[in-house]
Amino acid sequence: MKISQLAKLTHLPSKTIRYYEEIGLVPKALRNDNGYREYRADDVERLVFVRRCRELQIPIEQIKILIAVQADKKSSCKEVDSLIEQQLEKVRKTIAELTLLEQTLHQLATSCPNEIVGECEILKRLQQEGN
Amino acid sequence: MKISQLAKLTHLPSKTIRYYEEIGLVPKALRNDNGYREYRADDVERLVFVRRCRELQIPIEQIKILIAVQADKKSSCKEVDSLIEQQLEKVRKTIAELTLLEQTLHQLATSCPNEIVGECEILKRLQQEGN
DNA sequence: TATAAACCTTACAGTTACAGTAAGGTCAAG
DNA sequence: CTTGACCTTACTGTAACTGTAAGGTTTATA
Repeated sequence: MKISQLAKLTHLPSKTIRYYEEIGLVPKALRNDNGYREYRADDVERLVFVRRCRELQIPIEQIKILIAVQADKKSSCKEVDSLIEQQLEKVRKTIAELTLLEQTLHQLATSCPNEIVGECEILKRLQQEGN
Repeated sequence: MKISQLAKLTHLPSKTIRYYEEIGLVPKALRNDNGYREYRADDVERLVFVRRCRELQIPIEQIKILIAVQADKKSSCKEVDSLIEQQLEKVRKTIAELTLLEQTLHQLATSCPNEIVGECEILKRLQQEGN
């Protein structure tokens, strides 16, 4: 199949598939006579795996590691576990930070009863030192 | 004062201060004879304002708007309000997305009782289509 | 006084994961 | 035979910086 077909099956833009090839996240595609990339069923699997990982916000460099580990079926999956665990921690930390941010923004949003910029409490608060 | 002093007072790296000048977020600094940038007290205020906005993850382009609005003390602060409101919405949306992500990652993290990659439930799940 | 440390300057490259655009080749349908 | 839908590469742009190189200045010390 050609790249746009693969794109449809994987729900990834063709552009992104070429990009993944360029950076070595997936192997170089075979080419047919006209120079077009030619794909098979296992290319779909590989790219769906990548897409799922990206949806989990796993960085591309880490996906490379996952693919490498996967290649050796007998190796321990400790590395997989810890990678997912790290990702989970990262997400939790970000949520915590954003939750604080949300509170600050909410306080700010409800702080100004005035009409003109010269009196605006929001702007005043943004000018204060704080930490 | 020189740039490193300003950096200390604003808690911003000198590098970042130069960058803000370069992109026109803050006005070009005066220079003294040796070509060094020379700053005053109001440069501190301006940059603290910028830093506070960035801590709230307000994009630089929006900070430019805030600074422009601020310049006209008699103008309505509706724009300020709505900008903060938008930022709050953005943060809330991101939190919601990350919360879903957290659940998925948590399920994944606790899904594999096996030892070897060939049997790893995590990897299996990552290969499934899903949506 | 020599020199080394600690500043300052500009300019360019690197980061992350793509998306946009240009310029051009290929293929099937009408 | 040409139009439209594909395909190709290559280069640029995104956001908000950070790192590095190469060099000038100032200040402290030996």
